[in-house]
Amino acid sequence: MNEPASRKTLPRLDESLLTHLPPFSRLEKRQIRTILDQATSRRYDSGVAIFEEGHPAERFYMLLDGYVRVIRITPTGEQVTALHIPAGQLLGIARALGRVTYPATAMTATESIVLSWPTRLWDTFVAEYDGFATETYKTLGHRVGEMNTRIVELATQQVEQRVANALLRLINQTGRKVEGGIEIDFPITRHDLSELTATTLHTVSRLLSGWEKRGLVLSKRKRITVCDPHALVLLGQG
Amino acid sequence: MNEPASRKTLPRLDESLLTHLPPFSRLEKRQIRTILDQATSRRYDSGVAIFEEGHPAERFYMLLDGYVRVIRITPTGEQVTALHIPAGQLLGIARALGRVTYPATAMTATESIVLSWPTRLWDTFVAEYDGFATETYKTLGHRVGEMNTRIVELATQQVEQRVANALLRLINQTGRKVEGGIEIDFPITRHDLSELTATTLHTVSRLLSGWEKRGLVLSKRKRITVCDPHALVLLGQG
DNA sequence: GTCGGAATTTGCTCTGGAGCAAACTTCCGC
DNA sequence: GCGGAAGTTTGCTCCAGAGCAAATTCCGAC
Repeated sequence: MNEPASRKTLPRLDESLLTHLPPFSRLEKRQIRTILDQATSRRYDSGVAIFEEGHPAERFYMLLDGYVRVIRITPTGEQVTALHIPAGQLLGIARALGRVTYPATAMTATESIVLSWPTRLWDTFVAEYDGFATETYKTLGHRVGEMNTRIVELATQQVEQRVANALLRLINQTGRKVEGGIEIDFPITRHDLSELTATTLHTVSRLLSGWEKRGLVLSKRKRITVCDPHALVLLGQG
Repeated sequence: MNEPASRKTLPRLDESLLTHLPPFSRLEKRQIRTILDQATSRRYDSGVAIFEEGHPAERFYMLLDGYVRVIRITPTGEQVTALHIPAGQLLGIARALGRVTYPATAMTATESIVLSWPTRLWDTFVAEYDGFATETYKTLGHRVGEMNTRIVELATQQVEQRVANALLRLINQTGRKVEGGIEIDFPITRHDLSELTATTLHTVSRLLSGWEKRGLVLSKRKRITVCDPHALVLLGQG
């Protein structure tokens, strides 16, 4: 807990953390240094809120490592996952959309490392760093596209297709090759998956069991491996 | 049809068209003049596409009058309405999100008047006109919020609630007071409403019939009047 | 190891709302 | 005024998937 000699290097973050990430990729080392010096770094346990819907958007964040679910809670207390955010993306950028409160809650799905800056710096970043705005809006555009897709899925597809597609998206974003297939590399329960696809954990469980019998997936507690992605793609299209 | 003396004023658009609209509201008359001179004005019939999903985003648009539905078409040919856009808003602003193609199709729901500019001017507008970017991102933020709400609705609510909420949103955006209630001031069919709420026209029809018997709404062909908004609000919450 | 809680599986029932079919109504063009 | 097309209503059937209940398995804490 104590750093004998090099105490000052402990909190000092390395520039290489950011250089390859889209919103910062075009910046000079010196600029990144400045940005990092203004940042607060923090580790979150799995399953805790980084920020909450409706609260004033005081900070914006960069997910360095881990995985975050953006969720909304309905009046009746159900959770709906609106979006998944993988490491390397900004989140909580309410300011970019002219909002003063967070429109949703961000919840870690794994242990996560997050940088953050006070929202008042947002405008500075946009003004001073070339490409910063463009790149973040590109990410945003991507998210809007995802949300659109999700609306279409919810509106037209059957549960089986939705779950298949959700799995495919998850392995695309966070798949890790293991023998026998591609594994989702963070713990995910049937219940999580049901919130992602707007169904019940029972139905998800039944589907997975069925697929496992057919050799499409392999699932243990909190862990899912896709063995035959192609077959899932077919299922996903109905 | 012919302008005897003042022919040259015919195609000339009046500055007042834009002065009160958010993205332009902070601009000087001279600037608005320039913007208008670069614009193409066009009238669309009801039910035609202004631009289509996947096509290169060559222009961006301002809906001056009318009403537009932003739709997506599924592989199986069904239409899903993702968003409704009322007069006074920009649309087709793919550029703002770093996209080179339109992410969805925009279809007029009524006869509409639309201004448009070549996409290459987008960056100019953002750079030159103070507040333009901020204001458009605010609109965008609003739309993201709406999409989020829609996802939650689709994921958790029953059809009756969704239809009730859709109606309420429509009268909020485009309601016109008439005796006996508030009327949606553009023609909308049961089928349109079913695409908006991800159900079938049959179910919508049954619901409306039921509500009409209870005195909540009044509906004719392509026309719906809400008589008791409060009761609908209650229905909408389940 | 053993205990307890969390996650998962599975069976059974019940229903919202889709799907299909058919009649009816309204409107528009000739 | 007379078709015919577009929009609407209504009845009936059927099933995907929710809801409930219970058993089982897994895992971490002690």
